[in-house]
Amino acid sequence: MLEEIAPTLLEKHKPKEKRLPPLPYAEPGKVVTRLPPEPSGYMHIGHAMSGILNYMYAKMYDGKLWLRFEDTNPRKVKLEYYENFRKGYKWFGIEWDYEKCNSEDLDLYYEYANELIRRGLAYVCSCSREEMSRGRFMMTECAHRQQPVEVNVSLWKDMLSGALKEGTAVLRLKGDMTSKNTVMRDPALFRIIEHPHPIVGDKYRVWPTYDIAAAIEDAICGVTHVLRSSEFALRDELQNYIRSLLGLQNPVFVEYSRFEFKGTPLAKREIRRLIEQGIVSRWDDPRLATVDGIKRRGLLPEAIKEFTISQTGLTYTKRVYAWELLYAINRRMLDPITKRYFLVPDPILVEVEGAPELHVELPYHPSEPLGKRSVHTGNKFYIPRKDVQGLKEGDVLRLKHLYNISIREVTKDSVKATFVSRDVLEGVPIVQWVTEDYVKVKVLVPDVLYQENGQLNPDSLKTIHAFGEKACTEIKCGERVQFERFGFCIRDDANVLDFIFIHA
RNA sequence: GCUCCGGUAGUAUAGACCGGUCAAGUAUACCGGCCUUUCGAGCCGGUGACCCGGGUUCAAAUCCCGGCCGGAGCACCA
Repeated sequence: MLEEIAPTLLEKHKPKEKRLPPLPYAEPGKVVTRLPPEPSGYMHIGHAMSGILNYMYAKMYDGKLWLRFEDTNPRKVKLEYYENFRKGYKWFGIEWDYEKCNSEDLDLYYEYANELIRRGLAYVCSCSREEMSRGRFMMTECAHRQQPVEVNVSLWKDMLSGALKEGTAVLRLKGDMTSKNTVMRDPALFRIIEHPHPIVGDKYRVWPTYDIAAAIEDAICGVTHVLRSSEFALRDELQNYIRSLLGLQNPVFVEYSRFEFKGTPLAKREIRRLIEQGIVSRWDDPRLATVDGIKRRGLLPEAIKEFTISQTGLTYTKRVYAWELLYAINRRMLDPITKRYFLVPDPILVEVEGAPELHVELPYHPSEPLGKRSVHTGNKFYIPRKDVQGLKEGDVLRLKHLYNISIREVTKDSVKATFVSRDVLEGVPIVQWVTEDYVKVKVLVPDVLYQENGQLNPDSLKTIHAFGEKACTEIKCGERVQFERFGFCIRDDANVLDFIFIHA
């Protein structure tokens, strides 16, 4: 009907579908993207958002997605982190088609290394780190660059056999020492690391650096589009160059600036420091933007997904997101699915004269069929202290879903009131309440760790002690609820009634 | 310091490649109203931005130059 009369009006009110901008040079059915985590720390929201982008694009073009662990530095990589990433991606609903670890492919990397050496495109360099760095800076070649191929072949064997020790030699690419792009100035391709690897153990001692490993892997995995943050932008030229030497195909690069959130550290080192200093408890502290942290915090993976698609752009512009943008989406998603409960912070006793004894059924949601709980009421209640502050004798208040009371007297520790009527009165303030049959509830209220000025926020985690209605004990650990006139919270503990505040 | 990259409302973005339809769209925040037995959600309306200065052009948010500000890289980390 409306379609016929005013199709444009209908169109206007239809919620716009949030879409990702098209991927350059993408052909349906042929796109391959990848998730390339380094399993050297816990997954955080930045990894997640990047992962969502790679996943959404693969899906959008009916393509494929790789999960590929970039684990070529045995000194940094730890087994527990592999699983942390897998679990994290799954939590966000990211499904991948293939999975591998770069550490599986060392023999393959060696074959390519041999080829580069034999063709005179790479050389073993025994300069110290300082010499190498200076040469790069000065754009000067070192003597090793001119070594005959046979010498390089033999030194490479010494690297592999253990005749050369860690730190004494690396395999370098013959790049361009005068390039404006510093990464092109004969970068290290392989180095010796005498440290067991969590997956392949002591089998190898010569490990590829990021650029050669990524260059080869992206090609042999058939990756068509590399979506990554802009700190890698300078590597495009190098990785493409390596692939051109090896006869491998280049992907399309789409780069964007890092995802950051206001007042929230994401760098592994910084988070580790905060834990060591006891400023935050663990990696899953609700103030942290690790996946474990935001999960405990009660944020929905779908909200982060929508946020990534709708509020994010593939731009180089430096941006720092305000948490409020994410909360708004989270709140909208939570609203129809969370049960409402009464929680009374800073409670004050209210004695109601003439109170009828009642058995009432209170709905768990104002509009959704989420069920009811029944409550027995007498003449004693607790309500938030701030709701009686400033009230005078004769002021009327409504206990939500119950009845109206008239204030007789407010003292420091209690309120005396009189029953008025059960019907809803226009313009009467409505408050939540609990009976004497309350349960004690603790709510942790997380805030940003850093203030605007860069200083630590002294109130980054507040604790609120409150009285909850009896039914709070039915809330399951991990369940999200809305405490009316207080905010959305998630139960954090299966045994005690500890909650974490999500947002208002 | 050097090399690259970027600067649209308080915040995040669309538009910029292919200059006019952009007296700049959207989300969020804020303000006002409606609805509601929550200060939640929803609905309606409103305030609010093209970093600065030159240049090219009939016409510049969009192209060019300079300045200012911001970011990234300059590892045997990824």
